[in-house]
Amino acid sequence: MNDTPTAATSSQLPLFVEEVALILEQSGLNRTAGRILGRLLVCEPAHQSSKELADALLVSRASISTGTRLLLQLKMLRKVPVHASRETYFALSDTAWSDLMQGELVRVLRMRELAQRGLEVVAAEGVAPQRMHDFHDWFAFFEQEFPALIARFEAQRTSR
Amino acid sequence: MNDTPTAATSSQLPLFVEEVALILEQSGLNRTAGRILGRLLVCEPAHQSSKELADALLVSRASISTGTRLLLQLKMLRKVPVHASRETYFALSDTAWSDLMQGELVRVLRMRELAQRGLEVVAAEGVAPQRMHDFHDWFAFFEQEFPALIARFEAQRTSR
DNA sequence: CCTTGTTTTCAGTTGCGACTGAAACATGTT
DNA sequence: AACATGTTTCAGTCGCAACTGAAAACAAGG
Repeated sequence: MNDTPTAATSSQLPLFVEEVALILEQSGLNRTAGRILGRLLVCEPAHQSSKELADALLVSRASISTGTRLLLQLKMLRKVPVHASRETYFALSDTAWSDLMQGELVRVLRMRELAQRGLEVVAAEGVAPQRMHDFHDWFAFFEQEFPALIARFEAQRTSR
Repeated sequence: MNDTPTAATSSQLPLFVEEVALILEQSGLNRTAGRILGRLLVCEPAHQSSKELADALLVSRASISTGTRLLLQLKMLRKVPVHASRETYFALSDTAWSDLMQGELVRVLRMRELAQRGLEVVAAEGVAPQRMHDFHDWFAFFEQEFPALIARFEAQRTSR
């Protein structure tokens, strides 16, 4: 129930949690979702109920509900079965970061599609500027290479 | 001065510009900055003055000023010298997308640093949970591999 | 089928970032 | 020096996303 098995050092954990949230915010998650992830990185035990999260993060249960729904949708959270408890317990999914990367990939893909349409649009108007090709090629490249990169990490991880 | 060298087809360009802005917004740029980039992808000629941008995008010059400042800072825009004109002309930098990717890399780096601190923090409290290691390893991997990926694209581009 | 405990939904509020017009500033022209 | 033209800064407004408490919905047990 406590975070500090040792002594009562004024914990660095809340700061860490907050910083995780801040960076993840730039990846499209909202603040509360980021905080939940941060909290689930450092809490003991690894699984926490809505109430525990709300108490630790000082936000309403409504926010926790919204945040967990989003994160479950993104597959970054999983529900943990706990015997004889009514509450729902959440923990980091073991594919959490992989799924976050998948989200980036989707954005890259959207961008490549858009670039493709862009090429068509400008072509229809009689020009095919180099800059549009550059734009397209960047995202086409990443769309192709990114999954391989993710796979490479997964492979090296399991082999360790 | 006109975008449609051919006929007066109700142009798809504004829609394209808007969609570019929408996606780039998720990469940390604000809406106007995204619109400027989108516009500079499709405009003819490739360089545009503040006024032209403001007119095309229907935003105030103040916004254009803010947006261009940001984009210049990110190196995604360059100022184009135009003989005998007082106005400042902007065009896409030819390293625009590379620089956007650099920005992503910075975020990855921040995350890796944070993960490292996270490991220290939890270690100081007597535990070293697997999930924190996973977190760290993901971003350490990307921090290492991402620059190589960018370089690879640059290489294949110039060789084409 | 009522009670108790938990989660979700909803309506209302709030805080913040983005946009604007106007003023200040810079620079070149007559 | 006065003016004309272009850009940046600033103070105020506005819209939107996120958060909240309260109510509704749901689940499980007695």
